[in-house]
Amino acid sequence: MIASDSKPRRERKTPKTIRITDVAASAGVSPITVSRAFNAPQTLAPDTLARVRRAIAELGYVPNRLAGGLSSARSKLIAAIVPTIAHSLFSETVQVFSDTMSRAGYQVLLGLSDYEDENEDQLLDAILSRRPEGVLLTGVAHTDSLRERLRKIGIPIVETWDMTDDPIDMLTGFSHDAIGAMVARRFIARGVKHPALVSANDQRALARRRGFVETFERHGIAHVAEILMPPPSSVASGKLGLAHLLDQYATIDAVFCSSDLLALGITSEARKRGIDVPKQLAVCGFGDLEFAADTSPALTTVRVDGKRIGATAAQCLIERLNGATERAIVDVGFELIERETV
Amino acid sequence: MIASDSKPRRERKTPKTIRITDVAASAGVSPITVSRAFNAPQTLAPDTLARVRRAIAELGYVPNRLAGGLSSARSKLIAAIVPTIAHSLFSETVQVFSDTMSRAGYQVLLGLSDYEDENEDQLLDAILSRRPEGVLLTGVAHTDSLRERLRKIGIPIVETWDMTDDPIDMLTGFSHDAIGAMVARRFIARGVKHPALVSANDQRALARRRGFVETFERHGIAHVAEILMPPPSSVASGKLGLAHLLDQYATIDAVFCSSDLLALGITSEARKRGIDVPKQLAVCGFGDLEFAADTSPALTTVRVDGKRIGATAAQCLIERLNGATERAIVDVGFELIERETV
DNA sequence: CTGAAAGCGCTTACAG
DNA sequence: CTGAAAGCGCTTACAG
Repeated sequence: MIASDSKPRRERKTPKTIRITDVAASAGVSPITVSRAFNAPQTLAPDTLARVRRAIAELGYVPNRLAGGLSSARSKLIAAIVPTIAHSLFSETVQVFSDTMSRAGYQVLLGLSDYEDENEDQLLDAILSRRPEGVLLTGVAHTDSLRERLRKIGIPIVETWDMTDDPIDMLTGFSHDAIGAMVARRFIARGVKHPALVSANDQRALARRRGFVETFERHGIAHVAEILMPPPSSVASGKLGLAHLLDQYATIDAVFCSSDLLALGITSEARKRGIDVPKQLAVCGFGDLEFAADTSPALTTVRVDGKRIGATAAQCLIERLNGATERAIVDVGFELIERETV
Repeated sequence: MIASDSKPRRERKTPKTIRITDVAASAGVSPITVSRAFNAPQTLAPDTLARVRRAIAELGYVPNRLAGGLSSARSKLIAAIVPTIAHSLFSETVQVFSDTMSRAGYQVLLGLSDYEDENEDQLLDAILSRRPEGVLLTGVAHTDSLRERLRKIGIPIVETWDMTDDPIDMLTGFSHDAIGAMVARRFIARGVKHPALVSANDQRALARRRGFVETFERHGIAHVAEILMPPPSSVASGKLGLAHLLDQYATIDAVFCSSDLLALGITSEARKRGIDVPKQLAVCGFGDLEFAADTSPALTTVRVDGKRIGATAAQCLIERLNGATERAIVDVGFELIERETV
């Protein structure tokens, strides 16, 4: 008679939830067998499997992955950390990444790193508390603290949208520096003498700036007129940018913008001022927005394949999660789109 | 001497991971005290708290939320189910939603419902296996099965981007039917006699179509020329759309498009054909893309506030998670943007 | 203000 | 091909 009438220490909080033991009882098997119906169905006798599946369907059982993940140390969760997904080239990457991962049985935890009031380490704490099996990161400019923590944990990491010799783990992206250099070379080939830059001041835009400025320097043009625009980049801020540029530097004959939206604003403002694009002012954007070509056929731009980055990043992670040991570095490259030859 | 030398049934899989007991030992307290340092710091003596926090920092402890969620039945996870986030008005909603939820201590699990090879129920299984504490849904047109499952679970649900009298739980959106009717009334006021529609065939675009067509019917115009475009909507498909429309119905004098991209394509194609927009052909888009106004000042469009939807949806969920019982239905409305009065 | 015991719902490793 | 026991890392409810 010992303690047989003691009430349980803890009330069941969600009495209506169906558990694996309910399914097991209903199918007349043990819980492990139900577990195997999900995780290793081929190991069950066909009629056992059928019976279990019937019970699952009848009861509407959905396994609790918090419990499953805790027990197996496999959360089936992948984190995707991007600065922002609104009006962003990254949204395509996240879209394809999420599609691909979910086809492989993983789900995506979204981490938006572009808060001003939160640092990368805090975001990482929140993410890591979920015990993701892999992480997609945007860019390669992370704090040492973040790099070290991620390396120590040992889960696969893919950095994206940039290029470096020394990634945390894997990488799929392209060189922003090389893009800046390429645009500068095109401008130089067109006879540009007074180049300008209208740019957001994020890490990757600044890398393009570096390649652009250095290439001009090597060609004897030491001065590049510059305006940094606060986010978000928009057509309106492009217009403002050109106005400010012309106030300060009346002689400019080319502008490299950190986004197509800025470039559209600049071509629009130039048109308003009677400046011929590209004859008097060559304009190059970044991102190859689909509508930009229609809007402004004189616009040169740089195409990068955000979808491919998402797909490749997902593939790298999936292969590693399946046991591959390769540490891929994939350069997806970029493409200069010139719609008018002058 | 019984079993004292038996090896453990199960090898520790992740021996390097710091657990709550490690922190407890290091700080000289019990695990519950460490738990309280995270979940109820005000209940601890200040110096105990300080000691525990020091140990947490020294060891770099990150709590395992799989375990915490299982134990407390509070996953601190919110699911956001949207058709797509690439080139999409929804990306703003998800952005603001995620920002707001994460400030409140929740994280967002992303569910993309626009696969062709996966139905809504399968996606819901994957989501629910994570035991989210709330769900954001896009639209109100869900299967009965999904509505019923969600209702039964009892967690707060917000439907968004549409309007209905009978939501699953809460709702923040606007009426697509009303938008179609409003655009039709504007066209009628302008003297339009031969209206046309170029539309994607998703649920919400079809609701706008309904309001548009019915309003014309009530004004004695029974025929609306129509073309349904396959996704994704783009400037290019807008051009094609107008070409097809004109092939079949030479007399049209107004087009209502399901997106600004389609509308841009139509104005561009019209310009190419020497058709004056809006004098000969009134064009109305949807979504008020920032660059559309610059590109095509003659374009009328409908502005909807995706950010407000995301913020409101998050707020509704947070309030309910904090104990409120109200079941909010918020109509954020919409706005017709006419940039040229003819 | 702090802690010992029990439990959350799964999966693992082993045995048969 | 199937199952009994133990364990994953937390939190709850209670006691003091």
